[in-house]
Amino acid sequence: MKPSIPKGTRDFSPTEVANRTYIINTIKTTFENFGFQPIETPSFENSETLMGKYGEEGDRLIFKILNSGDYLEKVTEQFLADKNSLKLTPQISEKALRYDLTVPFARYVVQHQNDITFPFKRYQIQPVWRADRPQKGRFREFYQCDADVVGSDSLWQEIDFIKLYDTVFSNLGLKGTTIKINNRKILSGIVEVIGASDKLIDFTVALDKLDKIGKEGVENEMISKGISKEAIAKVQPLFDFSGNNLNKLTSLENLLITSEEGKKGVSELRFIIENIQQLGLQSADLEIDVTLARGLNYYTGAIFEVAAPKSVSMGSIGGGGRYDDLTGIFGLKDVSGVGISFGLDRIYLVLEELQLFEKVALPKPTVLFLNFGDQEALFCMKAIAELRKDGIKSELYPEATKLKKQLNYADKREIPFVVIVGSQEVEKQVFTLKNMISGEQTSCSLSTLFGVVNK
RNA sequence: GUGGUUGUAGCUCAGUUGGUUAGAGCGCUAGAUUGUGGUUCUAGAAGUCGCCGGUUCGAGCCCGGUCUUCCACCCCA
Repeated sequence: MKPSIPKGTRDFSPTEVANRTYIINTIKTTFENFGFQPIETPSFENSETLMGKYGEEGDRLIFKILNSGDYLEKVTEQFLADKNSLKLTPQISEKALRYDLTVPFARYVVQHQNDITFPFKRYQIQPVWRADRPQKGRFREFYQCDADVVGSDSLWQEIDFIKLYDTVFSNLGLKGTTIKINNRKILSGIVEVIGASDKLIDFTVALDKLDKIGKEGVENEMISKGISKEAIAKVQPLFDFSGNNLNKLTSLENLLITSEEGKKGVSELRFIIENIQQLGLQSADLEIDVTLARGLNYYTGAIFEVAAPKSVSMGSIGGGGRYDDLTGIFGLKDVSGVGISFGLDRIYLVLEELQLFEKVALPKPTVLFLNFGDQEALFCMKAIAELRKDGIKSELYPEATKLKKQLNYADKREIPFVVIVGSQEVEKQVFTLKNMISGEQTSCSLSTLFGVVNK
């Protein structure tokens, strides 16, 4: 059998793990700096917790876990004969791998509501799974790094999340990201103004493609979804929406003058934009993007998405938003939440492409003791124990093979110091220390050895 | 889920209109050098040509299926 791993999954080499750890630690440190606390949830949930939360497409992409034991035992002949996967699945699968971290978090909040002090600020860095077809920057197993606040509907949270995005990317040395922001209420307002409130999703999904298929393409898609030409004519300003954020706010205010909800959305957006202007951002740009229509299944206010620097071709590296009623699904009403997510795997690809990983050093020993036989090895192990006590990474070459091979190993692993202890050294109780970079070699005592390698 | 693309040694890749024993570089192992790596030289090992089936006297090459890779759509981090 040829060994292989499932489609869309990956193995990580020591270098890759070091790089990933560096990103995770940067994000983690920044999260904690902003006052978030970590939680973890199981990698799989009860199916009913996840199903129906991400729309029809989402349900299809959730990995279902087959029941244990004879999972067909209780299924009636009728269900098997019908061959209806949608109806059969709940009977043979009661658990599913988590699809994101937001819904499990909402479940967590409701389940532990009595132990939580609100507003509750949590972060969570764990893998999620989607039965998607892999592509560039798209995997079936990948990590999300989420920070959310529940129990506060203050817009200062949104402002703080924008600062959080900016801080993380600055700390990673990733300049030129764009934080795009929109508001669900603005989208609702627009469809209300054009009299197509029942077509919110179709309208926004089409509008979202403006970048990709252009104005005509969007109009055609809207028409094909049953939105009238008159309605489309009313939102012409959206198609050539330009200028700075304040200009955009003004034209949105004019467009949405007859919609209470729309006006509310614009004023929320204005509050955020104006305060961010006062506070300033280090490396990211904040940009109003009315075509942004992610996560409409639960976002109710702000919607965020982060685009990588323009020189890199990569989908969004982060997303988030405000959800007023996510916990409502699990029975806890009137708790507003807002949060953002970082896509670790995509950030990795972006940093790699921009060569921002140089600083990350692989863990490796500082000193390698060569092995000349059991007697010499014992002598070395005593010294190694002393070195390790002082935090100097050291190891013994496990086998007494020829020196060429042992030195070659040190060379390959880029170990800076090698200690050679043969019978002569044991007899004199000294160490021959070799600097692998200069090739220099000296005979010395253990304390001298300490001094040299500890620099 | 739809359409396309890819797969040959551990790695990166050659392989002509289908024709004898499928090659190269790097890496690996051994030796030149029995206590000295990086450079050099010599030799060697290593492949069910993704898998299954078909066409053919003959398939790495053609056809079908399947898995995998990457890409676009859908959707998304």
